Parts: sequence; C-alpha cells; structure tokens
Amino acid sequence: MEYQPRVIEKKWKKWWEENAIYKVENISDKPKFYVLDMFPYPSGSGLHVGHPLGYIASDIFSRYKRLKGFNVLHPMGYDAFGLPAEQYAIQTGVHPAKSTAKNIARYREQLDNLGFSFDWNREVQTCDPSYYKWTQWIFLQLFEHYYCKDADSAKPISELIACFEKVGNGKVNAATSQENSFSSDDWNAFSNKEKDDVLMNYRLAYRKVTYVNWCEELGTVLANDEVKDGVSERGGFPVERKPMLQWSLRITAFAERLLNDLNDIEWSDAMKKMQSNWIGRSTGAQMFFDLDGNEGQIEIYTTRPDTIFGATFMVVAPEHDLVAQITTDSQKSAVDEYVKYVGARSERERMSETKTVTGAFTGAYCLNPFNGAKIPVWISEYVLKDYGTGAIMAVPADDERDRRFAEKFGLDIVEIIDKSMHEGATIEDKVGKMINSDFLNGMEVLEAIQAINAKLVEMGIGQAQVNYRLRDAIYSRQRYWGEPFPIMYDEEGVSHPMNISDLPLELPELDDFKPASGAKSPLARAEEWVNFKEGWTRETDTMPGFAGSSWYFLRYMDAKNEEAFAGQDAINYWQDVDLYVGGTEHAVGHLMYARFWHKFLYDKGLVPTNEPFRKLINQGMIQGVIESMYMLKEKVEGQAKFVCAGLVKKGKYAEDNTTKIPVYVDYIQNYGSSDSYMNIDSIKKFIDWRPEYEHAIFECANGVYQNGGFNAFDGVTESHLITVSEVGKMSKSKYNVINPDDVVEKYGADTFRMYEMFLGPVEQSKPWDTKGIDGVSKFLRKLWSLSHNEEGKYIVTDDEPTKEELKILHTCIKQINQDIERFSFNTCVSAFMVCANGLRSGKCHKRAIIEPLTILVAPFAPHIAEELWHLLGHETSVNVATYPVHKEEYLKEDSITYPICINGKKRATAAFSADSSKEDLEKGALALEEMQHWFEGKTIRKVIVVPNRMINIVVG
RNA sequence: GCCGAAGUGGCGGAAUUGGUAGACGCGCUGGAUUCAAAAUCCAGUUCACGCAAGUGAGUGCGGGUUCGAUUCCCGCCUUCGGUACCA
Repeated sequence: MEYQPRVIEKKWKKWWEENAIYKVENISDKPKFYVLDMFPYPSGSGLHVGHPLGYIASDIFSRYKRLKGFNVLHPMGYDAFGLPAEQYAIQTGVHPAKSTAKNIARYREQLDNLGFSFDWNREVQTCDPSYYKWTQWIFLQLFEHYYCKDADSAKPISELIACFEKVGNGKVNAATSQENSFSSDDWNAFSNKEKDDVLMNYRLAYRKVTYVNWCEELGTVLANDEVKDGVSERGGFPVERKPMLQWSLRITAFAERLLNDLNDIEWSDAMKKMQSNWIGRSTGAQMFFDLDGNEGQIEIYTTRPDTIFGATFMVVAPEHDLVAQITTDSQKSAVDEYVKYVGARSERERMSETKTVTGAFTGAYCLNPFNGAKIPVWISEYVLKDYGTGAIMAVPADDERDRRFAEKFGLDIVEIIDKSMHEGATIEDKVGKMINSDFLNGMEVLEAIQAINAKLVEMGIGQAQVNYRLRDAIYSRQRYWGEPFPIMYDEEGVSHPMNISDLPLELPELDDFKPASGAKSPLARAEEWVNFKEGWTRETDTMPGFAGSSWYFLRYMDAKNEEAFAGQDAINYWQDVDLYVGGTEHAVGHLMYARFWHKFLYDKGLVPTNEPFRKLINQGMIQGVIESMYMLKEKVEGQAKFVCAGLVKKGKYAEDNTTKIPVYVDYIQNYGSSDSYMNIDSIKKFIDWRPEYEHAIFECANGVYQNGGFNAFDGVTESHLITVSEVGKMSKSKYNVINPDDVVEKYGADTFRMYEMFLGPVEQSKPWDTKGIDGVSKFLRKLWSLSHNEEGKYIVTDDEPTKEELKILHTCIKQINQDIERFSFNTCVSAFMVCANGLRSGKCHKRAIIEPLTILVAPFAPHIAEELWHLLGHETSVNVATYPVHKEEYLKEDSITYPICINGKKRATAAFSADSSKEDLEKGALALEEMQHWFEGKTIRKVIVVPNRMINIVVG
C-alpha cells in the first residue's frame, strides 16, 4: 500500500497499548534512566502546538535510551491546581474539580494522538486527594523540623524543644527569625501560645505577617501580574498592600546548599547563573545605629561597611516597624501620605522605576557610632522590607541610587573613596583609598572593610554577615483550588498538625468560590469544615501551585503507593531524574522550590540524592502570530469602524485613538508578515464570526467596505485592510492557538513530531508556522518508498549493499548518534533527509540498509518505523530492537576537497589525496593555475595548512 | 530597572574545538509529466554589478584580537523569558 499515516498510526497505537509496550517496571537488570517533562497545567484552551515541543524531544530521547539498553522511566501527569480553574468557577459556577477533570481528559486525548511512550500507569494529578495527601504530609514534615546550622541539616523540632527545656535557646545555632534569647526557665514558664509563637520562628514551615495585593472592590487578593499601574487588571480597581498572617517556608535556611550544589549538576551556565543570582549571596556587615533622643536602634545591612563615614542619611522601608515609632509629629502627615502612596505600588514597580526618586523624612535622626554625627532617617520605596533588615545606610558618594536620592532631597554628599589611581573604575568596584574616614583614612577599600568589621565587633555594634537576596517562600494562598493545610488551631490559637492517619484533609464542597469577606479564602465559607470541633478551627488558606510540583517526580517512581509518598525500594532504584526537559520560565520558581524540598527529604534520609535533576535542558517557547485590526475607540454613525494599519501609519488616524481587535489568523492573507492584510472574503468571515460587527465600517487605503458592499475609490475590486502582526504567546484570547490535533489529522503524528523537531533547536523560541511541514511529510513518503514501489508494493531485497550505500547509512548512524546525545534534534531530521535522498537516487531497496535505518528513525517517527519493522518480518516491537553502531571503515574518503583561501577568503577548491603531507598540500595549492592571478605583484608571506580542513595563503 | 537568552538569504534554520557562511527544508523561478490541475520528478535560487568568466559586499550595529571570527573580547540596539500569588 501507499504511505497512509492515519491507518498505520491508529493500528500501532492500539497494538502498543494492548501489548503494554511502554509499561515500566521498578525492577530490572538494565541500568535505569529517568526522563522527565515538566508536567502541564491543564488549561481550558487545550494543548497547543507549543506544548509538545519538549515532550517530543524527551520522547525521542527516551526511545533512544531504550534502544540503547536502558530501563527508561518516562511518565506524565498534571499540575492540576491553579487559579484559572478557580476563576472559571467563579464566573460559571462549575466546580474546579469538574472543569479540571474535563481539561485533563482533553489533554490526554491530545497527548495520545502524538504517539508518546509514556507509562500512563504512573500518571499523577496534583489535585487528586491520594496525591495531595503526601503533599500535606511533606508540609507537616517541614512544620515539624527546624534547620540546625551546626549539622547543616534539617532536624526534628522535638529535639529543639528538648533543648529549650534544658538550656533555653542561647546555644542553639539554627536558621531562625527569633530575635530574643530565653532561658530554660523562661521557656518552661511560657504559655502554650507563647511556645507556639517561639517555635514558629524556627519551623521550616511557619507563620508570619507578610503582604498581599489586596483589591477591596474585587474582594480578593491579586497576583502581581494581575496588577497593572497600581490597579487591578480586571476592572481597574485600586490595589493596596495589606499585611496578613500567612504560612511561609524557610527556604533561606538552605540558601548556601542551593547555591553550592549547583556545581554538581549539569545545567546550562545561564540557568545556574539565574539561580545563583536569585539566591544572591552577599557578604557585608550588620550594624546597629542608636536613635537620637529615642529608644531603640536601627539595624541595617550593608555590603560596604567601609563607607560608614560617607553615610549622610538612613533609608528604611516604608513598612518598617520603626517608622510609626520614630516619625515626629511635624513629619507625620508627610510620612503617612508617602506610606499610603507606596502601599498602592507593586513591588515590581518599586524595583523597576529607579529613575524617579521618591521618599519622605521621618523627622528622626540616628547617630554615627564612630563620630556621633547626626544622620537623618528617611523612608523610601527603593528599600524593601523583606530584603536584608529593611533598612540601609545611604552613602550617596558611593551608590548610584543613594546619590540620586541625595540630589533630589538636598542631602549631603561626602566623598570617602579616592579612585583617582584606578582609571575606569566604576562606583561598584571595591577599589581606591579611603578619605574623610577617620581611622580608615589611607586604607585600600578591602583593607578598610576588614578593619571596620573588626571594630564593629570590638564595639559590640555589629559584625560581618552573609546575606541572601533569596526570601522565604510565602506558602499561603487565599484560594479554594489548592491543597488544604493539615493544620488545626485550638482555643488559644495554637497550631497543631493533623495525624497522618487523618490525611488527606480533603477540600470541603462549596458552591460559591468567591473569596469570603475580610480577605479570607473561600474555604472560610465551609463553616462546618472550619469549625470541626468545639473551639477549634482549621486553616482556611490553601497551598500554592509550587506545593504539588515540588515533589511530583518522586511520586512517578511509585505512583500508587498508599503507605508512603513513594516506596524506598522504588526511590533507591530510580534515584533521581537523569534528564529534565522544561521551559526557562521555571528557572527560579519551580526549580528552586523542588531542589529545596528534595534537600529537605535528603536530610530526612528519604531520598538518596542531594539534587533531584541531574541534567536539565530547556525547551524554547513556540509562539503564535497575533493578527489584529485597528478599531477606532469612538463609533462612527453608531457603528464600529475598523481602519487599515497603513492609514494609521500614515497618520490619518492616531494610534492612541484606536484599540487592537485580535482576529483569527486563518482569516488573514500573508499572516505573520509586515504586509498581512484582510481581503473582502476575510472581512466576511470576520463578520460571520463576530456578528456584532455586521454593520461595521472597514476603511482600507483603496476603498470602504460596509454592509456587504465594497465601495472602491479607484476602480479596484479587492480590498487590502492591512492588519498588525505581532509575535506572542499562543492564547485563547488572541485567537492564534494551533491545535496539534488538526495538524496530526492532516499529516499524521510522525510528520508532526519530526516537523516540530525540524523547526530549530529545542532550546530556542520561535513562532509557529505550518508552511514548512510539507518538506517533512515528503521525507516520510520517501522513506516509505525505499521499501515500496510506485504501486505501493513491498519491494525490499536481500541484495548486498554497495560501498556507497553503506557510506550513506553509516554517515547517518554516526550523525544521529552524535546529535541525539547533544539534543540537536533538528539536525537529526536533516541527516535523515540527506540519507533518504542519497538512497533514493541510488534506488536502494536493500534490507541491510533499510533495517538499521528503520531502528534509527524509530525514536522520531515511531509509527512508520513500527510498520516498516513488521513489514521487514519482525514479530516484536521496533522499540526492543538493538540500536545500530556505525563503522568508521565505511566512512573513509580517498581524497579530500580543500578550500584554498587568500588571506582567509575562499578563492578556489581542490581535491588532494587523503594521505597528502602538509608539504604536498602547500605545494599543490601554490601550483594551482586558477590561484596564480592572486599572487601577481604580491609576496606570499605564509601558507597555513590545516590537514582535513583548509589551506590559507597569506599574501601582501 | 535588575537577571538570563536570542538576532545568519524572502522564511525556519546549518556550520560540533577559531578554519569552505547559507547544509536540510519551505517559498520562488524555469523545465518534464498531464487534456488540465493536484501530486511527482529535474534544474536554479545570499545580495549587487556583469551576457559570461568573474569581481565586490555579506552572519543586528560600532570597534578590537587573529593568517583566518557567525564563533573570542569591549561598547551599543532590538526582541523574548523571569522578576517571588500565571503556570
């Protein structure tokens, strides 16, 4: 028969399933290999062509590893808790569990359509109680542990309590937010509530006051990306920063290990750098400044303690606890107003708008501990409450932001470092000699830092300190669709963990998913669930998205275990993930949290490895083309009016007076290019789709279309309404989502898989374009035709292959091997094409060539490979074949064609026998007739011969 | 703003360690086949000048190192991802 992807793909999918070809056992003689994809959030718009890019790459690699003799774990599941399902529930009343299940079913169908080799027996869904039971369990483990810095390991909180009972906290070296020290007598005298509060300062999962984006009008907490310019993206309502008591995870305790262990894993330098910058380790000093005429001190952190004599003012975060206490009456209104202004600004805005300086003076002063100088205390948004101590000493002479602040508010600038010896040194460079700095004068910067740190300790007003930019992770969400906290509060408000035997704590049924009053999670509405016992309440917040995704890769190892998050035998066999494929958008979020959880489990002895993901490769995003029309903001004669982008460009209509209305890309001619446009047909399709624009006006450069008629200006019959083309995320709202099902329906899954790979390097982002797919489709037909004649008859022979045929095959084997190992799948596809073209022009139909080629192509195009494999007479799957190995002897060349260059530029080529010596090559090149005119009137200065590469003649 | 990545023909991209820039594919042009079309096959296709042989230019922009730079270094521009509650 002829190549019919629809028929053979269906057939083999069924066969694979019936024969459980992709089922993986936890016991095997073969070496293990774990290939993992970042699991998807099952969104309502379904899978688009961008999602499978990484899945195809990892599937190819998994199949390749299986053929190479590994026992490969290659699972898939769903990150199924999340905001979109909850918002959908609020809008439609459909329970998130229901819409999520529906979306998952859709995803599964779409994934199945692509011929992946997932072992679906191991599927996980984070929203499944049998899964989140263990998410809750791990949370409780975090709750019941603290971080011991001496052991550099997490330890049970019970050991800490025992220590408090005996000696208090004075000798404890732990990661903590506890500021006061207490004795064993103090501890034993504490009430339960006081003890709970103290322990919260040590637990790895703990409660503290943190800030959320609160929108009063919407009655909800907003994500940062739901806030634009201080107002909610939906509706444009004001948003304020509101303090709330929330759960956090003490990830900062693991900061040093998260940083150091990057050295042991095979991630790209870019990815490691992003993580290490996120952790942001800095060495500096903690310093205390007495307040002038006020009780207490200001604690600051600085990386440049040497610049203390240039500190002409202090800046504390507007939310800092001290602000209310130290602000003088005369400054109170200014400070209050400023605090209010900052409250309406997102953290991102505060960080990014560094050109405009804002702030307010508290009226208070503190004292320089070395010379007693009075230093004014200001507040400004550029100092963040959660970074360092939330207060800095400002040194305008040596810090860009401080200088701008000083200039704006007329504060003193005292030069303290003479950099004249260091030409080109920037303000950040730690070089130069100290001036105007009392006892530091004349020292080099690095020397001065040492000296001042010693002095701080001596005077008891500070010390050298390591600080991290990394902050503890806020773990509470005021949402319904997440894991409930297995935490109960008693009459005194003391937190108690639930018993493991009572887990999972399932979400209560609700029919209204809107937030409850007072910034409370919707769970607060489930009163019976919350007040489950007289005087006791449950935590009503739920866990964030990263909870379920921080450990899911461990669950795959033993997905059905009811006794543990995964059995120890399974974990000890699979160890860790050998290859993790996912997008860079998770660089610092998910990947950091998962590493943190893994290290915690490692400390507990529950996993054998210190790091979860040995090798990481990043897949780029496949973007969509967004096509939109300009619509005037004001209606014309009661009708919407669309205008050609050309007219906007020429200035007939101002862009400010228009909005962009996205249009289905299918309607557009030349979509994705600068001359994309809509013709009359497109406009009609658009109106069919959006009937509200039935009578709208469409003005083009050459005429106006309205009510079904085109009124041309110039006798033309075709309208050209130019549209705006942009590249961006594929999303439902942009009408540019391409469903892989449609592509598979037309070309087959094998073509789709190979085409996605052929588009370019996996790591690179690129816009989707179906146009080029024909080339890959043709390739597969060519591959088919190697074993079939024009009538579709099977024509494979047992003839001996020629030297040339063996060379083509073995070149291909070598390259595919090399390229898969370096994850260069696009060049693999090219190599296959070159091979098929070569064999076809030689009319090769020989088993000795086609059989190895079939195995080679199986990871990429598994369906056609399985069909060909069985046609070749095999009973078992091509998946259990043995991968071919190339033989160098077939690749040897008798002669090599060298480029002959003049001053590095190719001017001719010439073939020389492969065993020519350097001298022969030089002589031969110089003697070439076509080269002679390049030597005329010039001197040959040098001849560079690189064997097997090139010959370069330097003339001048 | 900060952190990270990318930029090569009309388009997607190749060039693995500093050594023939444009493999492979799309598109386009011409031809074969066909009553015609689709499909298929063959040839050509970086740009400029030239009938041609050929000559010159050329990997975002500006410099540098080198016999030789898409590749290394310095300074910019543009686009994309992240920026801690999108996932």
